[in-house]
Amino acid sequence: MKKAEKILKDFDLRKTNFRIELVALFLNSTSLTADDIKEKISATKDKVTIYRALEAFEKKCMIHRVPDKDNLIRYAICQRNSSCSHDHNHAHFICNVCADTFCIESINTPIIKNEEGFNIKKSKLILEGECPSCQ
Amino acid sequence: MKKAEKILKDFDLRKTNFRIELVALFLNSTSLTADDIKEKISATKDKVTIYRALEAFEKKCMIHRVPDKDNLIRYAICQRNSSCSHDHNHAHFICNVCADTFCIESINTPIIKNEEGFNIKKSKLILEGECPSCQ
DNA sequence: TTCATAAACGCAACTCATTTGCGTAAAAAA
DNA sequence: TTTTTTACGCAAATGAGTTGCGTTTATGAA
Repeated sequence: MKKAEKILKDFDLRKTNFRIELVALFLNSTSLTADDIKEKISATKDKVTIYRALEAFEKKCMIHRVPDKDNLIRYAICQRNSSCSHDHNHAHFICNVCADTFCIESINTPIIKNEEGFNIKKSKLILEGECPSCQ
Repeated sequence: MKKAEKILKDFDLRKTNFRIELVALFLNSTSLTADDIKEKISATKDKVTIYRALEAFEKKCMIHRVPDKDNLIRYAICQRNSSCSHDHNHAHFICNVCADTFCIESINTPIIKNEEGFNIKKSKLILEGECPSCQ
């Protein structure tokens, strides 16, 4: 059994041709939007199928949302195959050239103490610039 | 001349009833979406007018975009009445309860050195939790 | 292997924020 | 006041994402 199929099984998701292809695509991508997927996978023509697969994957915490240059819904596969409770406290990098978003696991989001009456529960750190391939 | 009218003049923008009201609203708000504006200002019924005013204000750097809980376009008025070149290197706080976004001028976005081949030109720091009024 | 069933698919149609076109009105400049 | 430039407001379009629903398929039990 291939890696993509094992992942689907591990996350208790059905192995359809499209979803197997989609997981494989996630494994080979930094991050994906629905349009990226539509462009790269031939096994489906319908964007609804894409959106529902993403929804299912996210619910099982196989993928997580990442910020997007154009405010689209964009996902990356979770590196640590853990439960939904695991934190995604790493920084994200958006390339101004290719518009891809990268998880930067080596940089954590800063821990900010409460300030001026704000009860700060979470922080997100978004970096922008040019990715290695686009420089 | 009232403050809102002076601001419009300073930024070389026309003083229409609606825009005067809109600037005054910005001065009394932490941040606003087009819907917020529509709800709070009676002087216009048309969303296109709102969007075009926001576009004009942003172009003159009177307001700046801030992150939004629901990925809507949201603006805050720039505290430092400066040119378009001034940096908005402060953190933003999104309240999970009222969904408003606050500029936190006392917290700067961190300076992150280049990492793993990424050329990092800018950082954004988004905080989440409960704002003073919602706790 | 067969059957039942729950989940996935795919088509159509919808929602909703934002944008575009264009004729009219109003503000600023001459 | 007249001219010019910008703003307004109506209608219609765009485009990402969603919902409904009937059909198909993967999976697990018999």
